[in-house]
Amino acid sequence: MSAVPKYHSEDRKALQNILRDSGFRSTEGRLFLLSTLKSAQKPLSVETLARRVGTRLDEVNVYRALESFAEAHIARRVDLQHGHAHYEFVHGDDHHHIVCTSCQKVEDFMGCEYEKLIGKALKQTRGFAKVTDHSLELFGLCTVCAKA
Amino acid sequence: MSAVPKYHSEDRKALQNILRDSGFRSTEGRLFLLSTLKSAQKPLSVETLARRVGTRLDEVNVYRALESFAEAHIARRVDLQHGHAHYEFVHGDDHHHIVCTSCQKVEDFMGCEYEKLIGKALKQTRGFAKVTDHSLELFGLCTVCAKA
DNA sequence: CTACCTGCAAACGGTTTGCATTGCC
DNA sequence: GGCAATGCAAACCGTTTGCAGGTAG
Repeated sequence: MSAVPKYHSEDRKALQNILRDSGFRSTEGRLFLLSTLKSAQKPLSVETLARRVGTRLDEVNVYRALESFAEAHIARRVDLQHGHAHYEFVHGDDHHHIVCTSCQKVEDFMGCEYEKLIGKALKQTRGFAKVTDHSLELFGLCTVCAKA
Repeated sequence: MSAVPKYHSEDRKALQNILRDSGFRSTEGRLFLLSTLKSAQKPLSVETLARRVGTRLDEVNVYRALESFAEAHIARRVDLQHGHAHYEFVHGDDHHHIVCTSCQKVEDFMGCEYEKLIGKALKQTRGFAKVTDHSLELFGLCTVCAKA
């Protein structure tokens, strides 16, 4: 183990910089929350995040922090059609999610060719000037649930 | 005007058949709800639908009917990221929505090439057997809001 | 020192559930 | 006549808001 304090294998200073660069104060709760998001392999529900953050941050402030992170584009809200919000760290790649509707398993995939898509959409419609965001998720069955 | 009663320019009998073919009873409220959905040019919120349906069907039963319609694949739930559900009639084409984040204007577009997309996704992931559904919406500014 | 951040409590709004009654087939 | 559909009331649950006190920069 290094002598430098780590958060989910992330360097604390790197996380502090992300927060400060986005104009936020570096507090224990937000550091831990951001660290949890950054090291997660998939979008996490607010409930899960609040549970992992524990007493470092009240659930209400988990909501507030996540909203702030999303506005600052360091996190992104994802709709997995589970009736509640999920969030993921923004690593910079344009990936999307494939979700098992039976067990909720989630994996990423790339290649939505969104520039082509946007061009197509703008050509077909009359009243739109530009596209700033897009959502795309696939829903199906994972190999385990497909057999059952 | 024809002597045959119409619902939003739809033939009442055609609507009754849709309901019966899906295993539902043909009631005044559901007929009017389905008719409203079918003749709409865009996804409608539950609130809007309940308002148009008026006293023909209680809001609670608008929810119940819409859920049933979605299960029977005669309507589809759409997420326009407005914090509440929207529904649209299933006409059979695979269209998607482009939404103005400022004034909520919605238009359709086609051509997401979802078979190619699904092939790509299944190739990139390890644990998925098949895809049964997909969601795709674009968010941006309409020409009016872009100028403002 | 002074915004920003926080915890706690309470409100909020969309949606769901329970249950007795109605009415389609 | 039997079961789906309905109305009304109340619960539900994720999320937001208000406010007074705390803390990072």
